[in-house]
Amino acid sequence: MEYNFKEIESNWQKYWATNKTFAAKDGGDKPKYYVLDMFPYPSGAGLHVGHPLGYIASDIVARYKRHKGFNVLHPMGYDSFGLPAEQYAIQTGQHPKITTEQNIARYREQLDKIGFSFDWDREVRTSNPEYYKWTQWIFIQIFNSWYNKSTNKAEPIETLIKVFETKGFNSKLDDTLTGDIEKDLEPFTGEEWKAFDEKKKSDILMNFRLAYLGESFVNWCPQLGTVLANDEIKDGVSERGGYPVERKLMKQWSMRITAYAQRLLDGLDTLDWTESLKEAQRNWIGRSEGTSLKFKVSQGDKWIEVFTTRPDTVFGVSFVTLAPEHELVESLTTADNKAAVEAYVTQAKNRSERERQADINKITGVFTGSYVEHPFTGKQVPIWIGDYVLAGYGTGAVMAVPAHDSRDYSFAKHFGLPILEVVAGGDLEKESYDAKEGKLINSDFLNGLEVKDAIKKAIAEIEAKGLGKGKVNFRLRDAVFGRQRYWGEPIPVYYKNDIPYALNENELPLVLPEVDKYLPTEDGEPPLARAASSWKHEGKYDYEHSTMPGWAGSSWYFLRYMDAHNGSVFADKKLSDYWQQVDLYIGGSEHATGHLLYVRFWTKFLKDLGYIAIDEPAKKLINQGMIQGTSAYTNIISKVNYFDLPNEANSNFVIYISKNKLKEFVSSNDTSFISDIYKKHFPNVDFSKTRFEFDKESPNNGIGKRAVLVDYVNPNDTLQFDNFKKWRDLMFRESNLIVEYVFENDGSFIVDREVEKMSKSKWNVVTPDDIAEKFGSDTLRLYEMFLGPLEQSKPWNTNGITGVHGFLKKLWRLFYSPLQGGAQGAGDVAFNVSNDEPTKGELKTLHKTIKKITEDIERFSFNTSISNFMICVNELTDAKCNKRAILEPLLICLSPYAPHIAEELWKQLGHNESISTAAFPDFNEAYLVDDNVNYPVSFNGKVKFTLELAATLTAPEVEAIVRANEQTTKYLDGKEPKKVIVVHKKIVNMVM
RNA sequence: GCCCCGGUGGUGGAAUUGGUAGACACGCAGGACUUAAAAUCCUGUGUCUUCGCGGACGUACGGGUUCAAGUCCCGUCUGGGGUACCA
Repeated sequence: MEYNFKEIESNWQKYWATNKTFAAKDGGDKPKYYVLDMFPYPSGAGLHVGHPLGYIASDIVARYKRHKGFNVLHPMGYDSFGLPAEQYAIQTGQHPKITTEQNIARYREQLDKIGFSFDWDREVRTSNPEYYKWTQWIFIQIFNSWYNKSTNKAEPIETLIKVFETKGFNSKLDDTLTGDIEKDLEPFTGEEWKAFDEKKKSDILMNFRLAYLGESFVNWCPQLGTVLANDEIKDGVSERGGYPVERKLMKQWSMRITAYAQRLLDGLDTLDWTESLKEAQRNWIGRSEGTSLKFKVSQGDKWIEVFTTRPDTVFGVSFVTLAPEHELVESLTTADNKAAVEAYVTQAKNRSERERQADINKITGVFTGSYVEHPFTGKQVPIWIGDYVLAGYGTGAVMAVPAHDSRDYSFAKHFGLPILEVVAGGDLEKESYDAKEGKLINSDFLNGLEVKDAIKKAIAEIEAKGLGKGKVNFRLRDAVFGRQRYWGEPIPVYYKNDIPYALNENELPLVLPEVDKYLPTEDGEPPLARAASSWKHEGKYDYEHSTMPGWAGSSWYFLRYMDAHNGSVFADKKLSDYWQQVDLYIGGSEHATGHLLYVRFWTKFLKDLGYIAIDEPAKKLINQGMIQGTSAYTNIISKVNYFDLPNEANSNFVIYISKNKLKEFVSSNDTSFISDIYKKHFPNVDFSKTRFEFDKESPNNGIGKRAVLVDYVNPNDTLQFDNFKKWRDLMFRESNLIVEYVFENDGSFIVDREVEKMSKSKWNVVTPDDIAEKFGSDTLRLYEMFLGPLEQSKPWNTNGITGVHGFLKKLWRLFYSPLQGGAQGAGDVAFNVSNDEPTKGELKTLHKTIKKITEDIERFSFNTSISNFMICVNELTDAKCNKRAILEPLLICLSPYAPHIAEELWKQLGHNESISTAAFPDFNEAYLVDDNVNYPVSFNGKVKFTLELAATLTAPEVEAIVRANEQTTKYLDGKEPKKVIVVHKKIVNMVM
């Protein structure tokens, strides 16, 4: 029998599905192991070869752990709310639910074909009401909680109300407030609190709730009636449609993730994640230690508070800068400066964040006309406004020390403001000196101190004068939680008398209503407002009309897999106590700061309220590398300069021109091929006076490029021209153009290649389906792993695929090849496995392989394990080994990687149960011991020859033998070695 | 700018703790089987030099540490990713 992968693979896929081979059991004697892949969004394009990379790796681990005696949870589901489906719905009017279902079906089909060992009984979809009921439930818990700084955890809001009732509230210095929305709340007593009306109470509590309605800046696009993410904006206008975008303060639901900033930071130390990923999170959280410091405004009794990490440089302050959005801007502006300031503020406010970034070198600002007093010298310090100061960070105001901060430095240089040196060591003519090193000068009581000590002393002085307080600031912002979109979880809130109320648990799920269109209303309300007339709480009160963001459902899904169908709780505590953390989490690094922060935040929150026992969602995390596609581009010429072109030949054209021909024509400045084309198309026109020139004005001489569907490009970069032409004509309906092709002299057409991100728009997507069709899924699995280290990005090419496919065939022949008659292969061969005792050599091959494979899996080095399998099969083939005692353990080792062929051969060996139930073989060191050691002998570190010596020899004995060797004598050339180094069982080095 | 990860044959990559650089695979060249092809098998394949034995060079570049460096240290170049006026 030949290796018929098609039949084998579909049979075993059916077998696994029917027998629920990979269903996880909730409990039992075995230790548990939870392997999770990052939640996929089921896009319409289906899977390309990059997606399964991580799934194959996690599947190998899952299968391996089962062999090792673990109870493995390896689930899969879909993050099925999201923008692409909504966009498609807007264009076609089709309900996103339908497209989502179709996409999921396609995903599932592709996933099944690759033979993953998922427990499909636990599948979840975030867009199912049975699922988002619990997303809404968690939202309500967060809404009904506040962060208690003294216990350092989230607590029910009732405990805060109790505090208010008994002690009242002092002020923001009360230390009760958390997060960065630190509004100045009026103090009140317990009695006053009790007397407040419901609206007032609600407003006050909003400042404490972990899910709260707050004001934050967003990128608002009036024409689209929606808020845009930063990456939906290109060059200051919306990517879609090109409409203007403005920064707008909007009332929005937010999550007080900032309350958890310190814990999110500290928790990183307990995690086995890559250092780079942890570093990304640390940077994102952005903890900085410093102090607040108040400057008294010279006129009136106002104060400006700043945050600084460099209080040591306080004597170097030469001006104070406010963000354009700062609340004191208006009142501090003097009459003389009013017009200028107003103009500047209006313009700065309307620049999107992106725009401000784009003009990083353009320094803008304006003087208010007012001054503050320097807190220590009493000198007058001017107040400026500059958009390099961000309203959202710190206090929205900075004390500018141009000598020791590069941004202040550029600002000061640009506006001719003084630069006062207070830390010695820099060259202020050229640049600011930002380093936290050196001695303080020109700084009164700080003079002579090192920066570190000066910071401490300055804070102490500031605190003593009551001007501020040492504090910690975080870069992390609260997360905006509302989206002006349709296809997301409804936020379970309704409004009564302008007060937001959370739904009761028994009212969940709040089901997404049907709407006539998936667009915002005419007056800019979110799409859900279209349903408002009939969609009301108790038939009277409006629901919240924004929906949850994409990260809501994915912030807790790992818990739902533990108890996927529970209707009465998001996950039974008994089950979450059993499954605990994810032991291995695999996914792309693009989630480093988004998803992975939010899921950690929700996990900590749920732990605080006692719903789960763990503090971090995933113990170990691996980022898979990206698989890049190789795009193909044809050169086209669509613009040349022509002179004296007869009118009747005036026509637009596009010429596809092969790579080398183009080079040839351009380098020789030869445009005759263009006139040839004109002559061909207008045979009756006289072109004798016409002259063509490459367009030297345009960047590439008028030569452009067009992406080609890579399916029609041969490995040698030539086009399958007929296929390409058919596709091209379909894609670009350019019947009104002259379309021509210029080939190489040999008639071929050569394209340019480029390695870049795999994407539909670049026509370079490769789906796993073709590979699976041609070589089988086991080959696909092996090949994706064989490409290189999991974490490394690499371009997809199928050059080596015959190698791994050949390996599987070779493995098959160990079981099926007739031993007599050599290795010719062809013809009928029968299953032929012997029960003979294996030789010492065969046992060595096997155990060496077991050892290496075990080590490789444990360190997630899948590419090397495949090489090791190849070496093993090569050696067994050379030894003509068809012995059960060798092949059986080998199959178990291989089955995580190539499960179908392993199952099939396992069955042929006479087993009735799935190979996944077999125990992973242990290796026996005794088989690996060598009698001899091959010593490389080197002279001054350069290896000259090797010497095979008995392993039992001691180092001095080895040295004696090497010294006596005649080759040694030759290389020593009569000289006595200065030193001889013998590393036992490794190497000998003669130093001359 | 800052942070992170890389740079090894024609190609993907291996070398796990400093100890024979290039395992394994592709590609290429030659050969066997075949009417032919496919499939399969065998041999060779870092570069330069040599008829050959051999010799020299070689892990982006320049230094250093070491008996010994792809691996450790310093500097430079370069590719990729992340991030961004965060005070």
